[in-house]
Amino acid sequence: MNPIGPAVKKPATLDDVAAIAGVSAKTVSRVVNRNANVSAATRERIEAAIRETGYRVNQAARSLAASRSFLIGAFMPHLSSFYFAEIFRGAAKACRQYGYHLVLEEFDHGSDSVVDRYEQGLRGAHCDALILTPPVCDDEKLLDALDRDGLPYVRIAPGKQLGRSVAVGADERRAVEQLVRHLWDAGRRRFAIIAGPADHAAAMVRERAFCDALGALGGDPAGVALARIELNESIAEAGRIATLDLLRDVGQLPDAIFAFNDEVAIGAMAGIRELGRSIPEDIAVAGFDDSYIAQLVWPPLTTIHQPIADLAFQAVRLVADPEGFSTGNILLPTSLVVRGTT
Amino acid sequence: MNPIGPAVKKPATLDDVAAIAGVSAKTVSRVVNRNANVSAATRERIEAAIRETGYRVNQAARSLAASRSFLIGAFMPHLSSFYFAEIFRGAAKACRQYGYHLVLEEFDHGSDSVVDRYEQGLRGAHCDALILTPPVCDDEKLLDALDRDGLPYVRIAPGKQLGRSVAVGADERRAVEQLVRHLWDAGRRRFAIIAGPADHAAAMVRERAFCDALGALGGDPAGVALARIELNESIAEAGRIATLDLLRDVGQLPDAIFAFNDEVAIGAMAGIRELGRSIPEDIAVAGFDDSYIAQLVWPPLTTIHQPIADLAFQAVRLVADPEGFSTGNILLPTSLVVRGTT
DNA sequence: TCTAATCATGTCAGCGCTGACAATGAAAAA
DNA sequence: TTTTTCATTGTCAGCGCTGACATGATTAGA
Repeated sequence: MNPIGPAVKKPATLDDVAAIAGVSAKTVSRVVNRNANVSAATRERIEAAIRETGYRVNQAARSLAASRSFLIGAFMPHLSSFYFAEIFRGAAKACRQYGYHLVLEEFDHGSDSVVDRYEQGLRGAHCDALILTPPVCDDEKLLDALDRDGLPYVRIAPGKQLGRSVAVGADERRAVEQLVRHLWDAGRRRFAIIAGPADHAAAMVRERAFCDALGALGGDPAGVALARIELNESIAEAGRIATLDLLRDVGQLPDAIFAFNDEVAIGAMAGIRELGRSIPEDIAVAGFDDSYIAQLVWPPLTTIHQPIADLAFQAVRLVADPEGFSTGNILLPTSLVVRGTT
Repeated sequence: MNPIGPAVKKPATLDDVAAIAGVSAKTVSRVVNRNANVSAATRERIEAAIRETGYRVNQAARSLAASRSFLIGAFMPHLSSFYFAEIFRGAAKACRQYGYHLVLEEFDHGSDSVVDRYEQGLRGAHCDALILTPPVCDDEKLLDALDRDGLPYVRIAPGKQLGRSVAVGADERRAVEQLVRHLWDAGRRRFAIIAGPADHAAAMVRERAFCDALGALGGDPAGVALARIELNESIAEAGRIATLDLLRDVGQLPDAIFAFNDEVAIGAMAGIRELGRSIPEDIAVAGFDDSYIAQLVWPPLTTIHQPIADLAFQAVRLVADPEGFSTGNILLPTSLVVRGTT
């Protein structure tokens, strides 16, 4: 067991490797960075020396010299640990592939200001770029601060100012249209939405898509009851409370509820049950994200699948892959997953 | 919008601040690092200059000079996104408090070798220390590699070789005893355990604690049916399958199931329902972790609460707080949370 | 054969910061 | 008063690496 404190054994440096291979440090650097113009023989000798010494580049030194940190930053909002984990998975995979590391800044949507968290946290990490998920990807003050600092960023599923940056999104409108048609065809006519926070622009897009699709089918978008969750300790709990409030206040009970995400939908299901209503007979429920808990609750939750990990992967690829960024904006497919709650 | 590529605007350096404040760079460094022995007047002048320039330390330069990275590494196993998110929350909070950053390495328990992920991933990040959660905290090969490299680590809830390193744990045995007594008092006598992977030592400790407690009450530990989950895409799904297998193979149906964690418990609930049994009338179910979904499923899940975020916070504190590390091992309290499934 | 272009490798400054040590001056002790 | 102490500030090398540029070797072209 090693004592707590700085690591004790000095790792090998470029110079160590160079000495063994009988070349200059710069040539070793070329091999490490996969530069062209190194002869096969030299390359092999150096690679052997690298294996022998167990050499790893010292990121700090490399960052300092190259004035790049090989770090990509992201905020981790407390909205859904599933969404969070998926974003992380996709981003981590891409980072691994392109030789970057991921720096995560915690961000509690309820109590923190993103700009503060940026100024006091992530900014100090000197990332090469930021990956921004909802809701922070639509925080204009944050974007202004990033632009001021000249820090590049990719937005995932932005809800407004779409042209402001490179972005990666999912085709949410299409899946929402499918969902509305699905509910409509099942004879549902009285709709309610348990919506996300007002500053969550992507959530607003979903609401609008829902109402638009309803209108297109001859329904009455203005008649859709709407409750907005109040963020507190647990987002599912917030969904439960918002649902109870909505069901108590509304004149006639809705026969279908569309929730901002799966966790809220599960909270809504708890609320519906508390009022003695059954799912899906009295009220159908649909969520968003297709998180893994959607298929575990009872009845299994109808929801909209979106490729969350892939969104994050593509976002990182845009900044990390030198070939990649000309691609511009990316739109990935979504799909409706019908289960037991509708 | 900034182009994708290295950040463009050159941030202020120590020298910039020093020039404005009319002192040497070293004195600015002292202020930034909260060293003693800087006069109040000088300190104020420098702090003003720092505000004026928006100066942030360049971690790369600091790391290189101080030969510390101010990075703490951790593996993120795919066992439970709730556990993962909580660990992250606690660790991130402590990092923020002590001026560290968190580097996360993805680790898929099913397909990756931890040692490989360390050698090829985290090791290159040159962390000052590692935080190890189950199951990687009990991987002897990994610990050997860390010891070889002289890299310090703190283990969270280790299941074996307890003396091998500083560790932070929760008092799992006590809560498991409470759970067994609770089930026993409710008249349950035929027990089954849906267990974690065999190399998850912490999970094994829970099994043993369960059987020990049962024996102490006069039950028959040898009669406890046991199924071990096979990790695949989803851990809850793995729990469902293991439960179905167990219920099909066992002679007499158990009347209480203890699952390795909440997600497995929820999978078990799905499996029980598939066989047409009711919860808790036919079979009681209990989980472990008190994840937020435990109160959202129906019936709400009886489970054991452990302070996951706090475990991670303490683990980071042990390495990051210069005053803190003499404290040695830490044991945090757990508690039984009785809900509707028992 | 000679020159030009190309490839392989080396040299060196300096990225921004901190540790070790030195210097300064003012207060305390002799 | 003189010496000692100590709080405050400064100087400077160098952490490990890479970009810019230089050099020498090889090959192609005329």
